[in-house]
Amino acid sequence: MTGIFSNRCNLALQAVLYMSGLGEKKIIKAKYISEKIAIPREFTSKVLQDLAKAGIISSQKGKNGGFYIDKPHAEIFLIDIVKAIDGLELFKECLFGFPGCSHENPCPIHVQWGGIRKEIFELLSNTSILNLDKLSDKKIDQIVKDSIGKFPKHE
Amino acid sequence: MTGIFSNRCNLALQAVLYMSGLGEKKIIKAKYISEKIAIPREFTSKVLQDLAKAGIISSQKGKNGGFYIDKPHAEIFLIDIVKAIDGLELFKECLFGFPGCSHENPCPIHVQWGGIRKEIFELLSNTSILNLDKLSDKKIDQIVKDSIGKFPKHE
DNA sequence: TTCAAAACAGACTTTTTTGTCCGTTTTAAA
DNA sequence: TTTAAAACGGACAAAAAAGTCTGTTTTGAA
Repeated sequence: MTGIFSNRCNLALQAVLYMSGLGEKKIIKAKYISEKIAIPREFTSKVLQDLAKAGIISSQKGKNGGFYIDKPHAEIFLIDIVKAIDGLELFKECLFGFPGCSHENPCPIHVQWGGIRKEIFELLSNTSILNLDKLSDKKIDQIVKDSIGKFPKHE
Repeated sequence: MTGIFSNRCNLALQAVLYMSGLGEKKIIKAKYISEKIAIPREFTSKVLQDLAKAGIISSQKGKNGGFYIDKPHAEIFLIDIVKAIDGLELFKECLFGFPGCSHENPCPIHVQWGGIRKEIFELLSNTSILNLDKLSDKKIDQIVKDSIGKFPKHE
């Protein structure tokens, strides 16, 4: 993990992003997503299952089963995905890691960091995967394509 | 680690913050800092040594030795400390973790995230430990005091 | 010159996170 | 009714991060 989220969380965001580009309620297998995003299949399965448990996506067992998005895309926000995988602690933490840092007893950078943290939270809270579709302009495929080979390889 | 930085990095920030509140070039032992910040002594030593290697603080070996800040406080920026311990990868990463994300081939949230990332970078780059002294207003002691017991215990 | 106390160096252990495997259940189709 | 292919569940393994220990070097003071 080098970014702001864990690997699991990045994968979850990428997978839902990919699924949102498909037809509404289209069932897709974890295997295909893993190939598309170039991430090991078992790992993809686990994360998708976590998302399904959290009610963000839905799943269909058995032959021809898979995962699909049941909710309207306008109702799935990035913050929901982050919350389900990494939790929301990131948005409560002091920049210096002082457990005792609070509004009443702030660290020297409490106010400035609080402002930025709020911006991140609001960006994630206001951005639905429908918004992202509009923004993406069919660039998603290209990004993933360019990313292949830089992810750990599977099978 | 639950925040944006690693534990080591948080400790480094806290330790330098504490040192900056002491008299200019005052030598202090890792042991005292570890007690002040309520962090295990060996761990504190290691991180302070890393900071010394990076040239952010200085050290004096032997009896009555310890660590001290040799540079003017106005020349030590938070970003220097972060760079020495965690590196700067955080400020290059795509929010979704796409390795192929770039200016030419952006992910759907590239521009928005880039803006926030830049804000964080500039906050850290523009804030010296001298600036923090002014901001802190002697609240540091109180914060650390409130934090004690929430850190892992030592000895 | 000896001693005590500090940084320093590097190996080691523990814990956490990440990722994998294996067997079970479910379901549609042959 | 059988079979194949999917999600599912939980144990397991590997890797990374966090933290500890042991011994060495350095240095001021007794």
